[in-house]
Amino acid sequence: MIRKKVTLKDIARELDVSISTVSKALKNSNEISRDTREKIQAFARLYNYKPNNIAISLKNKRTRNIGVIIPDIVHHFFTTVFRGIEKYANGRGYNVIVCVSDESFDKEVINMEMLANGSIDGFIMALSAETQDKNDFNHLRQVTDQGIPLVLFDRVTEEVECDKVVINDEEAAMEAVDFLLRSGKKRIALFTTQSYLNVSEKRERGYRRALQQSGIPYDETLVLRLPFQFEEEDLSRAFFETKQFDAVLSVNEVFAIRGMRLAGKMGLQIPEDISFIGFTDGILSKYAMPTLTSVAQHGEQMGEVAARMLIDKVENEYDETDPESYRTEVIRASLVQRESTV
Amino acid sequence: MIRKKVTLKDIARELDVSISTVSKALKNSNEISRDTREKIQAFARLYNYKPNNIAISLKNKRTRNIGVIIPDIVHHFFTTVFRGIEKYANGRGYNVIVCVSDESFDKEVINMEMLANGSIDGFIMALSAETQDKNDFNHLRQVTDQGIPLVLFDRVTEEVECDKVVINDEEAAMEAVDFLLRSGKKRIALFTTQSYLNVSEKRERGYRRALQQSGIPYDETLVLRLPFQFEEEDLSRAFFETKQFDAVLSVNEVFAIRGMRLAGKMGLQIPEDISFIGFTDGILSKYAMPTLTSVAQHGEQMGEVAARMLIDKVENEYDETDPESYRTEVIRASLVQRESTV
DNA sequence: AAAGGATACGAAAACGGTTTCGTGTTAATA
DNA sequence: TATTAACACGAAACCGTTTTCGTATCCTTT
Repeated sequence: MIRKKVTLKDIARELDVSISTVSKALKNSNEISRDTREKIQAFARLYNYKPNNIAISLKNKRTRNIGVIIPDIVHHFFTTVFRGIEKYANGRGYNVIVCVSDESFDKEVINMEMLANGSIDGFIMALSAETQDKNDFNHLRQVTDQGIPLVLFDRVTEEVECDKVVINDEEAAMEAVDFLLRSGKKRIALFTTQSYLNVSEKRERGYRRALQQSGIPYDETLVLRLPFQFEEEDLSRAFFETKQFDAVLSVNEVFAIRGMRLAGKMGLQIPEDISFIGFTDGILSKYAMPTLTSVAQHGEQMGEVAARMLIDKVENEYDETDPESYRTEVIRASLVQRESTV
Repeated sequence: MIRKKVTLKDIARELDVSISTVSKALKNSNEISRDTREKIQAFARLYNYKPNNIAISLKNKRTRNIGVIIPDIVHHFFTTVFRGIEKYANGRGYNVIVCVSDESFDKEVINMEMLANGSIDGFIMALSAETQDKNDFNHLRQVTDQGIPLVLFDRVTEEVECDKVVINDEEAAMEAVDFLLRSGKKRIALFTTQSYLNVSEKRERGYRRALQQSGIPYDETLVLRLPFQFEEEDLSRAFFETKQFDAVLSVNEVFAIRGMRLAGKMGLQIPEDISFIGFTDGILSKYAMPTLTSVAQHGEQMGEVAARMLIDKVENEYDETDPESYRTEVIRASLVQRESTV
């Protein structure tokens, strides 16, 4: 009943030839006579022979697997990037192994070590929050030192020399702020994350630069720093009650939606009384009420670019020690206008 | 600069012992003298020896990888299930290879074939829409016939004998309808998918049974069948304008949100004039305005159960030909009440 | 007829481990 | 002292491929 996979050895035995002959015949090597080739190929087809990937990997020292390590999978942006990676990689005959770091440094290290021992040909990853907080990147260097290509995306670091894909967060934030100013808004608040993320920082920098360029003094009290999973709305409620502002730029979607919700409860009209712009143009932006104007990060494109850079490195020789061989690609974000802005 | 991975052979050469001695010493076999063991272990630690996964896989015919094939990764429910799988599998020392079928039969087949040739120890999957439409499951049988364990979740089929994890869709739909009726609603519409999905069907059956049990005649015209990605709102708008109903049960989240949006535009009060209940308690339900009462499918738990069933099969002998060895686990859905119902 | 060159195939090493079994040395036993 | 058992290690097979190299057979050439 159960038909175990047939191997070259099985075919060789049945057809009374050597394993090497079978191998060559199946590759259509003309070292083997036409007759023998056809006989072997027919037999292989009949018994549905498929070469064993593991054996090939061992021989070639190439797995055609790429490892993806992301902080969270239940997260629209990462998921979008992942789709880009998966599609592109699949197109080039690669499979994708995903590990989730759960924003934890230790898990990130463990996962990388697991995969680095032969399971994959290269890594694509976004740093966990904890890793960025700790500023410890030895696990990344250990990997690159072994000659395993690495591509960082979105949550990257200057500390490691490797290929990177980022979006122009700072400019995008500036554009968003400019857009709000041009629409007549005067006092723009910023909702950002408490824990350090390079992307939050870049967006905040953009926010400040845009204000500065427009000659508006930076008001520290208009910056609200929120914890990752804030279930209680105390922080933001107090903020809404005590501060005066007519627009909000949020470094992510959720903070913006929460803000809109609160604004609604407080009787404010969106966008007349208060406008909102979020980062990460995900599901929520599209389906919120009102729909949220958002900075699209083009995650899928980002994933595609990352995968392309990685596979190119995997398949071509390069000098790991030469900083010149590493590139940073910048994906240009774009503002998707919806109902939350005028 | 670049330190290639050290192998048993390297260690053996350096320490002037045999490969087998090194292998045994590293496993702390007491076949090897304490002295030699310590010397070898120290050396291995110093040079950061890590066994090559691929070689071990080839030898053991076990990869400690599990293959997950889902129709879409940018989809909250699947993503949630995936998290459950990943967490559990990781805990038991397994890695996860994901492939996305994109709701396409062909991609599903190709991906399965790629992975089945030694890359994984077992599959966890949800069928693509096209596969369910075609009703062709030979690729699944081909895999199980090879003795590769398979667990289907959510989108399953009776046609294949394997482990399955589903939710009690039918009962959950009944409960949702009952809940609406008890809250005083009289005419309940159903929003469902155009293309055939076993889950949609089960939910529709629950809807009908609940009505029947309450002595309410089933009204075909109250069932709205929508295409997957409907950007135009024509269908639903016409529906809203011509039909009389005071509540909606939707087989997914998006259709419900769209409905709420439309209802809002038409000046209806939610939930006073019209209530909404959706399936799949995802991000949207939580952040919609008003928030959406939803049937939680407990995806993470589902993933965990699926992974447990799979790994148990992988690690233990079982009789593939015995239908008794396959189980179907049912995850009980639960209704999460929010603002869209009274 | 001897030499040379194709032709068609097999033996064996290699990838990096695990594991079985054999064996030389030493220590314990009769 | 001869036998045996324990100890410590190595040789080799094996997992399923790929690939290099060697060679037997036959055909051509001079």
